[in-house]
Amino acid sequence: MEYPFGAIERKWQQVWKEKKIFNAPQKSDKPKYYVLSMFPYPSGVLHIGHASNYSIGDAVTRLKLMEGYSVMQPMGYDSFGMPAENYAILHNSHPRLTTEENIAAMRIQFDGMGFGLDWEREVSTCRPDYYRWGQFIFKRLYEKGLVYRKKSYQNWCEECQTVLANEQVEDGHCWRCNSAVEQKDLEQWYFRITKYADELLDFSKVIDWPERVMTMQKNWIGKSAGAKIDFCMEGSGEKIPIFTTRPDTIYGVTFMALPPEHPLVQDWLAEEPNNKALHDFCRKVINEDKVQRSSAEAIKEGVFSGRYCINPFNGDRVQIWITNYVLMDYGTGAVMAVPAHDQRDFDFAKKYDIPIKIVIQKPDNSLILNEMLEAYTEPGIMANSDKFNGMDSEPAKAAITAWAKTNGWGEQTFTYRLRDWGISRQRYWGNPIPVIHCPQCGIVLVPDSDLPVKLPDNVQVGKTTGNPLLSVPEWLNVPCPQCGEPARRETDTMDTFVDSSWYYARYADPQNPDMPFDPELARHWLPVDQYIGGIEHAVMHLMYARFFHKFMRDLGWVNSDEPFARLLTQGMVTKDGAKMSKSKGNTVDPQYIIDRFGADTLRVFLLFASPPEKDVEWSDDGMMGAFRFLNRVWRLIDTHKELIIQGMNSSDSDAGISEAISELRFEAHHAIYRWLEDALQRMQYNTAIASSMELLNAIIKLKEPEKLNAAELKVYAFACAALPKMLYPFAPHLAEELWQTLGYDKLLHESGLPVYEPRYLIHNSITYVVQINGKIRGKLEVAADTDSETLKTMALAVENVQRSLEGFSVKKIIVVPGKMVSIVAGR
RNA sequence: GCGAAAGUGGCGGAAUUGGCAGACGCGCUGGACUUAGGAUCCAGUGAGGUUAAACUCGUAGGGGUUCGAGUCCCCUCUUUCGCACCA
Repeated sequence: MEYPFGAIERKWQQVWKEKKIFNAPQKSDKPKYYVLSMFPYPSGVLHIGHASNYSIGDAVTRLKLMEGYSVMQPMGYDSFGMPAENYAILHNSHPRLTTEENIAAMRIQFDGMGFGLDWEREVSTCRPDYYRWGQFIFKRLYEKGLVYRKKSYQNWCEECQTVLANEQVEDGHCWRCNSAVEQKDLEQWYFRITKYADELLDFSKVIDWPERVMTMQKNWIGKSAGAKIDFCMEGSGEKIPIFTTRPDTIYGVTFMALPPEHPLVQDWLAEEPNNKALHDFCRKVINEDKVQRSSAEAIKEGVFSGRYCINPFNGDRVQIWITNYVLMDYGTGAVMAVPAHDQRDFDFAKKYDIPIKIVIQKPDNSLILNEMLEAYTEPGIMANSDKFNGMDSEPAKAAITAWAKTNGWGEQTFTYRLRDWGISRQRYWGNPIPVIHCPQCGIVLVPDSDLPVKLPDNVQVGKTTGNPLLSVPEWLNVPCPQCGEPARRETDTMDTFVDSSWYYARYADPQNPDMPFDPELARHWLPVDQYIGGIEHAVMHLMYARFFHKFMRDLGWVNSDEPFARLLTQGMVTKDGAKMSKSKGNTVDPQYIIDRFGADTLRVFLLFASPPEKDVEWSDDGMMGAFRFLNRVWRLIDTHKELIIQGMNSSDSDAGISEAISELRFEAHHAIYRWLEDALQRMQYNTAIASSMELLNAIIKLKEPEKLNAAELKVYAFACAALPKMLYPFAPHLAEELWQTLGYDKLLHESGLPVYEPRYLIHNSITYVVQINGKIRGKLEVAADTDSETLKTMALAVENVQRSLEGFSVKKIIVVPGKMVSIVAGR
């Protein structure tokens, strides 16, 4: 017979709701613990990934409550974004309506899973009372010089009709719709995240983050040390600053490489309107899409500009080439090319017959110019480099940089791969940028008192090309806040990653009508103690949020350096070895599982299948295993409840306890010990659940508990009563039901962690393994306090040991206390 | 190409510091029971070997350190992930 999971789950969800036990108090005597799982996009349906993800957060929440913390586990919705807009276009509806419907539907499913969420703190990024404060923060960023506007070539997704940040382009394709990204010259808003590059590289203030995520962010920021050196144009003397990580190769420069976008090149194009070759090449390269142009396989091409610059170190005349392999937005946008020691420059020089000059020799002096098939990029001995000849190339880097500094040619510098964050999106369903363009005053920020700039409802989504906001004249046309003359609103909306960069802080004070949040409340709750989410956010969301946090700290709004002290990147749920997706037809509907087997079964299966950070392969059989386990627990306690209650009221006594009960006592205390270790210390819920299964098996092994004496019954009751507590973080409904069945008044979250007694973890006899040369040859059952001399004698006396030692002599005996006797034997 | 992580039964996975490899679950085999259920209970289950033992082999492959290695070191292979003209 199946246990009545449906009634039990409904009952306890109701009790938790009525008693508001998951509504975190703003003030508490207890220490705070802030558990946060990344908020979902409100698709309207809970999928198995949500169930898995949030089961982890809920386990943390309930464990920390049992441990005595004042726990906050809020939830909300990342509700702006293109899916809602696209859905509305398709179904001829409005994103606001569909989004709110979806939120309502998801809320029901979250509650059906029994998650202990503080719904009084719910935020939804598409609501004016939230996005108002995003606009407010935008203005503060602007005032601090961290927002600017720039015209440049942008990643453009034709499918989504919007630009994308560099982080949102994956392999040349849109991270969302996977269509090819093009280049478009547009004027866009940027956040100056690069100002925080060095601080973002520093992870010393986080408590526990996966190494992998930190490495990914470090690689993304890509700091490299080098030198900035000024070359000068022959004739005009105009400076061309270059950045190089190889100042040691400066005497080997044989040409200069510039991209078509370089300002000097733009000047030359204007000066030489009839230079067809130059114009054609530049136009071709600029229009080429970024994927092709920046792929490693792209063929290097260029044209000679007919101009020269001077290498300050040796006065060499250096040809200036315009090429397709130099990027305008990295370093200074100009490269000193050293074909002998850089593969790209080598390829280019070979193709266009540009001289090659060796300035780093191999230690064995074997590098010969005419025999080189590729660039020599390793360190070596300086050659053809004037006063630096003979030096090792590594120390020469600093020496050469210092020499440049002395002569005023350049200095040491750092360059980053990280670019500023382009936040403009040409879409309707996002947070409007609070700016007005005035023909007289230029860019004017909307006054704080006029915030929020509300999204107009009466747009014709999808009916126009371009940004739908352009089609609402009464919204678009406003008087300038400064001069009162007619002006126009900015129609770009913010990247939704802006909305999710500070939501964790809003939860601390979600209804504040006067500011994003009260700094005092933020200081109480932040940082998030445990953050949980997918690895796909390793770079984007997690880096943006760190940037915002550091900015908010600089404003004095928060007093921590990092938003998320501990980070857990949970695995995904797969089926048939692949990520679940509708197109593959390998999805599992969590609602069906909940209806048929209960939310507790689903939760236990998902947590038991593997450790939280690893993927879970869905298995119907495995899920049935979880269901059977919960049924066995329920049956055990429901069948023996009177007996257990009777046992709990018996008095404790060591006397008159059978061997089997003594063993059960050990098993129970040992299981609790392991459970605490795994669940609390290591967040390894699969083995924590395994301990509770072991305890259940140990209890069930004992038949006819009604025949136990009072002292034995006490032990039996202790073991049984430990089960609900051990199950609470994973199967909370069943746990509460059983706890109540056993006559307890308090709910489990206020009943404390299960407790073991160290004295019951010690057996009075210990099994020693006897090894000969590393192979097990026997076992010894001895009293725990047996000394090692006795152990040696006993080990040698074991029959099988004696047989194995025939023809050998004992060289040495090692005793590992409590574990083994290791005999070293030889002929 | 560069960087990182991982590789354990038929499967998911355990093994806290080098100390009985395979906990727990699934699956499978045999049995009991039956209100035939997506039951329940009992026993078994790494491979070889044996009536049963003994014993041998076994944590991707090869070498090493050690009384003792899944765990530490070196090499190779495979897989996954990230980055990839970044000067």
